Amino acid sequence: MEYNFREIEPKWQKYWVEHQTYKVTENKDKKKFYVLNMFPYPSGAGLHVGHPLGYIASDIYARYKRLQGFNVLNPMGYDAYGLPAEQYAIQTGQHPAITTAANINRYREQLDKIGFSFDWDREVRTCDPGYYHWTQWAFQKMFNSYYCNTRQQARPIEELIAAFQANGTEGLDVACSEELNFTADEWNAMGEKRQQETLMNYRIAYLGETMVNWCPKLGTVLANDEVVDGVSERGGYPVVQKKMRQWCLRVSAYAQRLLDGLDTIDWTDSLKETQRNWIGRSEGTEVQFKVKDSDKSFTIFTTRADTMFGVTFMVLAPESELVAEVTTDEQKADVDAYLDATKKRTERERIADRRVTGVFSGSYAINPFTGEAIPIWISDYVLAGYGTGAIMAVPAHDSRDYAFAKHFNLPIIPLVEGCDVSEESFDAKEGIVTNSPRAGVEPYIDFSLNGLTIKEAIAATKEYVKAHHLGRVKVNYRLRDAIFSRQRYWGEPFPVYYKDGMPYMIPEECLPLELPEVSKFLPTETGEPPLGHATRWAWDTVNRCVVENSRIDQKTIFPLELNTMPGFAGSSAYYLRYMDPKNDKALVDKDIDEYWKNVDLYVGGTEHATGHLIYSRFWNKFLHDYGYSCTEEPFQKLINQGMIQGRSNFVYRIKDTNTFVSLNLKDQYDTTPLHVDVNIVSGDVLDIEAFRKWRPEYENAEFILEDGKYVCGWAIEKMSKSMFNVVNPDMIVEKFGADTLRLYEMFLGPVEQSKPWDTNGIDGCHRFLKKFWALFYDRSGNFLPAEGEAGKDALKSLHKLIKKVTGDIEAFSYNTSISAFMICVNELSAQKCHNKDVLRTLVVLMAPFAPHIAEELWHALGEENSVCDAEWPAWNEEYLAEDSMKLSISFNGKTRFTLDFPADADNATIEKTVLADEQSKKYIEDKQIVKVIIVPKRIVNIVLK
RNA sequence: GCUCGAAUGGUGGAAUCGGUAGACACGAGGGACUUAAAAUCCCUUGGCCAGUGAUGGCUGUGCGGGUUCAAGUCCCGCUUCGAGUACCA
Repeated sequence: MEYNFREIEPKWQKYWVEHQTYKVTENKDKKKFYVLNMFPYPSGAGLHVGHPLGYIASDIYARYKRLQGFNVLNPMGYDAYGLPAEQYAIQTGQHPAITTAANINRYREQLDKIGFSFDWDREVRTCDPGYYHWTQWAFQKMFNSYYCNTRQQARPIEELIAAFQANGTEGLDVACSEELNFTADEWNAMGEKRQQETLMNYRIAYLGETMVNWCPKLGTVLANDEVVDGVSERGGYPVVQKKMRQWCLRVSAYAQRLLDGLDTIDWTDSLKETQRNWIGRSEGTEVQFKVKDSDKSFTIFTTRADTMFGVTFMVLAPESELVAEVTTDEQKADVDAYLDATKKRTERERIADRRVTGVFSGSYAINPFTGEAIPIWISDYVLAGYGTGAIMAVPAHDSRDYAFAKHFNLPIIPLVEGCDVSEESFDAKEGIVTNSPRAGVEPYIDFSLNGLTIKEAIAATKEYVKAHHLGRVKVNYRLRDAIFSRQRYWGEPFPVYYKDGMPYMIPEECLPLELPEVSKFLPTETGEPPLGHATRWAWDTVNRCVVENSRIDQKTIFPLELNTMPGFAGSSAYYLRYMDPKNDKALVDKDIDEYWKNVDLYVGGTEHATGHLIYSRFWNKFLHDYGYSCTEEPFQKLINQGMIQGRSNFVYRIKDTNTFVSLNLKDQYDTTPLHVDVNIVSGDVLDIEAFRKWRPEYENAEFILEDGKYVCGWAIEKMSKSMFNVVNPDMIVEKFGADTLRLYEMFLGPVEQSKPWDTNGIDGCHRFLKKFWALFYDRSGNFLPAEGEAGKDALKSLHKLIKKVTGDIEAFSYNTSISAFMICVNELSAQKCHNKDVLRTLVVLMAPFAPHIAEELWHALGEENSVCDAEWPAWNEEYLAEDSMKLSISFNGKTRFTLDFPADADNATIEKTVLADEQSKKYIEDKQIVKVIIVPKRIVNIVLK
């Protein structure tokens, strides 16, 4: 009987649905295991073969864990809010909810054909009010919280208010946008509005005036990770810097915990490194510089405190507030001109064209270590957003300062013994310090760094600065707060209303605040975001949720927040929602969260390294501070699946004709390569008839063939519609079956590796399944498995396989386990083994990889229940033991003699046995063998004198 | 520039702790079955050399050194490619 996957696969897919095979409930008697895929954005193009790669890998693991007796949570859902649906809506008027739902249905259809073990009862969609209820709820929690540095956790804002009332800012160590100082009396004297404004400085979700990445074409702001090379990630439109009032999340407060947490989780080193770079911790010193002939002073941040004696000028960022304070009247015109010029340059131009620019402010600062007056300059190579927006410049040991000094002819003082700074700066942090202070110069303070190593000098300077109150030791992070407002329609609305220009939260019992219908998906005439069209919604909401509390200013025109939340809002806590997706009282029930805890295995692409994977960790830590999530880290182990690239095919048309020439003959003609649909090419051979039908203009195409075939050229490119190289999983399923697709996607290579899709090798996997089938049924349909004693060879093949596959699954090395299956099935076929027990075990081993065929054969073997509930077998080392090993002693290319040894022989046995043998004894003496080196089960080397 | 990763036959890729390099699969070549095709099965397949042959020898994991009885694997110095990040002081 033939292996008929077209009949088998739908049959068992239906069976699994009917028997709710994949439904999972909290079962305290069983150990839990949580497997998760990054949920997809349902795009209009549907799934291509690259998408299921990670899903298959995690499904294999989920099924394997289940067979091992774990209670496995393996959910799936949709990241349904997103820009493409909104862009499509703007162009066509089609409501994003409709296109999104249609796309989801298509995704589901495609996913269902591949035989995943998802518990679809737990599906979530981020655009579902029942879901975004908890996104809004978390936002409100963040608004009502501040971050306490002393306790290293988020706390209710009421505690902070109480502290202000009692002691003002005295003794507080809390995360804030700006260091403020006020007394309890001052706090209490502030009006409601002033107090609210002050609190904004501390809230974890806060409104801030920030420089944002504004994309005029998309009409919205973008997060840093949504901007690539100065253009938007989606669409590739230009992005400019703009100051706007935006909702922000104080992710920076969690910088240290985000960094420390990396040491506790099992992610790849490269991904952890990417996050470490993104967080950008830098330990340094803040030092105060007084402005000469003035009572003003300012603070700079440096990681090179050892270079205090080499400062030859100071630089302020153009946006710094200090600029106005230090600019002298004579220099004012020049400075203003410079500021104007910088403002006109976009971030992109600044990066593209790195000219040295700057202007002298007219003022001088006093170096607290040398007493020298040093000029204060203004330049855009100093960033306002990092450190204090001001630096001390040490041109001898910083390449940027060096370029600036050379350009403006400022002095350069080398501070490391033997370094040459005539051509470039000496940036390395190694060497012995000199010129600190300089010889022959009257010391200004009683402090010298000369003779110390740079490391020692940094430490010594830190001590000095602390002791003399010149500044403090400071840790800076590159990680910035996340901008949380988007001027779009298709996203979660903010549950926020405004009174007297200040935001207030809509009462929790009114959540979710649902996204309204709008007449247009574009901004309003007055430049408000699209929600500005929903005036009715705004007033209804206010009437329903706010007016009865008489907290609203009736004169406000748009009393509600009109921005929506960004893409990462909905994806930040979805793994918690899967645990308890239908709960309308809480994000997740506490007991349920205690059971599932966190994700044991998370599978997804690296492209989220600095976006979702940072935001989600932050969001979880925030919830953890309040006990809503019981673990500090959400994703214990992370596997990054590689990208599947496309393999495009080309045909070669002879110029100005409709004649196509085969690949290896094309050099004889003047040809143009054209992309051809890979679905009408098989093994690089073109299906000529299909090609003629493909497009009307090719109907009468002529061909110049080689060996009677038309051979196409190929190239590896991104998988995309325009290159006709998109391979659709349902086409593969149709042709070879889901089990073949699953095996083949895994067989292509390591899951983590990016690789081109190449359908050429798929036959091998399909052939393997047929051979596997042939162990059970012969050609005439006789069922072969029989009771009886399994042969020794069969048991050895089987147990070798159990051991190999178990180890490989744990290591996510699925390609090698499939190889092992192929070897085992070949061996069993060669042995003509049809032993029922052996085959039953083999079916269980196959179940995670090829569930349909496994289920079919499992039932054929007379089993009642699903193979999903079988038990993963253990291997027995006894069957694996080698009987003996051979020691062959050969010399001059001739094997002199061979001896057998037990497989567990060690050096001593070998020596004894060899010596006991007369022939060997003689030989050993003749050849003067001094050593035989063996490793377990193998003799490796014979050492001659 | 900095950080991380990679490089193995015609191709995708194996090689767990330093222990027979090239498993497994594709492709290619040869053969069996068949009127024929498909399907299936068997043999060969890193390179070079010797032998009628079983077989044997040499060489071989990007390049150059080193450690070791033994190196794809460890160490030092390069080359190339990929990923991330970048006036972060």
